[in-house]
Amino acid sequence: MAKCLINNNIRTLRFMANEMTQQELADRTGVTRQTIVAIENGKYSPTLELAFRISHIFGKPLNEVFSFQYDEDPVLNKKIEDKRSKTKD
Amino acid sequence: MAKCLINNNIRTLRFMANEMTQQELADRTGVTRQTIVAIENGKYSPTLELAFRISHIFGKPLNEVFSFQYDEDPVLNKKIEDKRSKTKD
DNA sequence: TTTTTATGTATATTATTTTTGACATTGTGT
DNA sequence: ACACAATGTCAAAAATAATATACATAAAAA
Repeated sequence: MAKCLINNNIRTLRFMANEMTQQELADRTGVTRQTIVAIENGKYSPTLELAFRISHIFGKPLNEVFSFQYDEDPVLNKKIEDKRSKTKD
Repeated sequence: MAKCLINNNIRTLRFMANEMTQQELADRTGVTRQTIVAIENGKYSPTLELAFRISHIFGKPLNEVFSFQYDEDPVLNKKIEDKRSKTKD
């Protein structure tokens, strides 16, 4: 899968939540602190499950914690469209 | 991380979207059909990125495609609460 | 009947996420 | 100056997601 553009405001939300530490967020979501650091700093995309857990801790819907920038790939899209018009109905 | 309870209605959404096939959803999200099958049947939790991509295809917010059942673990929660009350303020 | 098309399954391999343990830095308190 | 808490980083290992290839079945189409 393509490298991605996922943003998050975990850092902001932690401080708004009585300055919750990375360690406490890690404990409450059941992962290690290193995992929280990596996600907070956008090193990689978490599993959907972990994303849900984190959002739940802050009492926010997932899309208010994480956002994804959809960069449309025109080449790929054309390929798909071609294939679709050939095979459909 | 604990085994999880993530539900999805991809199958329903595919059929509502002019009976989109698993193959087409795979092509449009940039993964293989096997990945779509596995996720549709709850074999494992997708990455957040893939979850966003799938939701985007159906034009739905992520939480309308995937839902997570939070099974509170009272033992873990007590442990966290104890730790919190000792270390905080 | 024969041939596609869509779906599900199995197994092995690759890629990515997560863990573990360790160490550096910065700021705060004693 | 010393301890301590919070954050960041690094590298190796473990766990899990995703790919690749192949095969089976049922249903629709030819």
